Amino acid sequence: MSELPATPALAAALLRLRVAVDAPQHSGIAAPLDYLSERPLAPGTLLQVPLGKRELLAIVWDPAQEGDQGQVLPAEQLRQVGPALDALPPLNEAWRRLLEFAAGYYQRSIGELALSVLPPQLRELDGKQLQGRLKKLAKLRTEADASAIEASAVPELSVAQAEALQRIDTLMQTDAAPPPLLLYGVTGSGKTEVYLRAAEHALAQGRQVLVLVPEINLTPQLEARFAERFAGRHIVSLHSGLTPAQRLRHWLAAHLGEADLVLGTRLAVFASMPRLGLIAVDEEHDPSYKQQDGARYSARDLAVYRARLERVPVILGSATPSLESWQHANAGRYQRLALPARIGGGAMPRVRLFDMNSLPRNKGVTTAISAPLLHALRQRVERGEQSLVFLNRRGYAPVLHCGECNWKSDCPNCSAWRVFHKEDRTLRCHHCGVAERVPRACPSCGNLDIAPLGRGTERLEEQLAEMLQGVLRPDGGPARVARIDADSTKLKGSLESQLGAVHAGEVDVLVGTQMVTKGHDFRRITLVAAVNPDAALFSSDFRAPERLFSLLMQAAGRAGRDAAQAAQSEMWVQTWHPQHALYQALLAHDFERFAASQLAERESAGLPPFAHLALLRAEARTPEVAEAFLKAAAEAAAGLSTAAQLLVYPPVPMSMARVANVERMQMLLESASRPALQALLRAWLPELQQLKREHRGLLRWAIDVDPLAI
DNA sequence: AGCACGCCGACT
DNA sequence: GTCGGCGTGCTC
Repeated sequence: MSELPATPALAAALLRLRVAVDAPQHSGIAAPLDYLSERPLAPGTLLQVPLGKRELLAIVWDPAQEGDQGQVLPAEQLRQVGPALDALPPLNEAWRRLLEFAAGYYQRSIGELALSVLPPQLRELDGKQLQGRLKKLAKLRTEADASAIEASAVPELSVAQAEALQRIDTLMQTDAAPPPLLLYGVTGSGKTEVYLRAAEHALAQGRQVLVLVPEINLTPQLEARFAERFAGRHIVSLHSGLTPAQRLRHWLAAHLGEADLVLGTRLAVFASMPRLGLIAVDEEHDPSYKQQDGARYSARDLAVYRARLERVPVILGSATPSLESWQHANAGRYQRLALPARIGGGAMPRVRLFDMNSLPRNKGVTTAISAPLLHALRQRVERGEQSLVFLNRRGYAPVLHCGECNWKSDCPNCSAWRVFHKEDRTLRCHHCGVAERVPRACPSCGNLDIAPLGRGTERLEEQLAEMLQGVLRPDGGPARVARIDADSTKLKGSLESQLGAVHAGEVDVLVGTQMVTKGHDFRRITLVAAVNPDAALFSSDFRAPERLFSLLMQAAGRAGRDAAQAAQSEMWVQTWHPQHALYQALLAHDFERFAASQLAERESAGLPPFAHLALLRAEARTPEVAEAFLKAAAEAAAGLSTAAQLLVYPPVPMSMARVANVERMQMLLESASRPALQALLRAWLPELQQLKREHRGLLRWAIDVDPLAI
């Protein structure tokens, strides 16, 4: 099957097919390849093809168009396709257009992207095995129908919710592509209810609904909420935490049109859904929607593109929208729907800024918890209420330090400190993973007196337990402090069990990283404290303030969701810069003011959303090699046609310049015109492939379109 | 990416 | 003599 056709006459008798194969970008195979087939195969059909010495899973792509460039090989030089998986319906036109756009926009080959978003297990199945899976799936389906349960009661809508829904309904009726909807409402204002109702309407019209969430952690609870409302409907999840068999099963259910609702993380934006009728992107501002390796796509942006392509409504929901989406709404390209109040009359917690400058400075060591905050924590424990202390840094201390010779626990492989983890007495690098037992004495001078510098959640938990010793709950028991972060939840199911303990009231003071600020609904928390958030104010990352504001708003949203307690709930922020505009806006819960000031800064600095960015990154054993490659790349770019509309900055080391002994440099490209930037990247890519060959010692290069950080 | 081919050092 | 080191280059 995979041999070359024996004669030119035979070759001429076969059909020519374009096939997208899974070849990585640096292979130089960007476009689909030509093969021969004895019978016609519809575009979107999965099949095996020979490539070199291998047999790969690939996808029949659309025939070449008139204007397509690239040389056409004579039929005698083409190989024949292998067996097709034609038990599976072909991936439809809309899906192919989505992939074609995404591959082009993020500068990857179609096949590479397409195969990376299909369930990995498809690669291992032949036609017969696939038929078996499909049969099993059909059987499961009939069993599920028999066990339908009663749907839960539907709550009444607030005026704002009803109005939002009315607008969505109108958009669902129209035939043209509706504008994206920006659903803007604080935590607890009932955004999820709007998704549920909009989904209900789409389902009633016989359509499928796609709901995206930023993190795997958030899928189970959202799934539970949808399952409760839509009993009897077929709901599946799609994320990388599924077993290969589950992922295939769920994907097939979506692709065959059997699943009514698909809930998932960013990769679910590529789910094949033949009856798609609505897309919702929850917490649309969340950075997790941007893929950080391989094809660096933004699932939120692709959701918007997909909705336009399929002429279905897309709802972007957030209490703190991304400045990109906010600006689109300002310009009238997105329709803004505001949910101004919390459901049930609950108020947002009162924000209090605690000025750290007012503390006596002569102690030399600053305390993590100021006396007034400690007092507030004490009071909550004594009243039987819960508190959340938020510190976005895990481990015991970020660095270990020798007071004698000034040694610090740097990582031998990275330009970063190794973090002191007291629990297992290790020094661990959070970037390359290298771990080592904590030395007894300074490795440099032998001094025994080495001390942790700064603090992470582990140390904060320890200090809080100490500070709250002797404080009693109303039932006479001692105060209980617990911690939730990436270290405490490494084991499967441990996040759920720890959250369960908090919900059950078995914890009085919860210490956590941003992990606990996302989505989890803690009914009894009346105090949220951010202990040391200032670092982001002075970060070189232009999006750091936006992220901090959203994180603090989200953390504040953890408090007072129970209306009975809302009146007395508070958010404390300990800061050295209480006058900073970010904190002043937070004080007033005023996202709009914050967004306006940030947008003004971005505009004057020529940053997104007023300019479009792309990064070229290079990795090598030495910074010189990486830099030389980038400089050559800049020269090549200058010679290309759209270069005039483009600004190419000099190469600089990445903020984490060395990871695992690899030196990393990057170069920023900026343009006011997205098409000009896109055109340049397209023309640049072949030149970069050539340059890679000329620059010995260059390990890898990559393009990041619309990077999150520069 | 795989998987060839290719051209130089220490082993049965 | 040849086993294998990983540099270089190709895959319709």
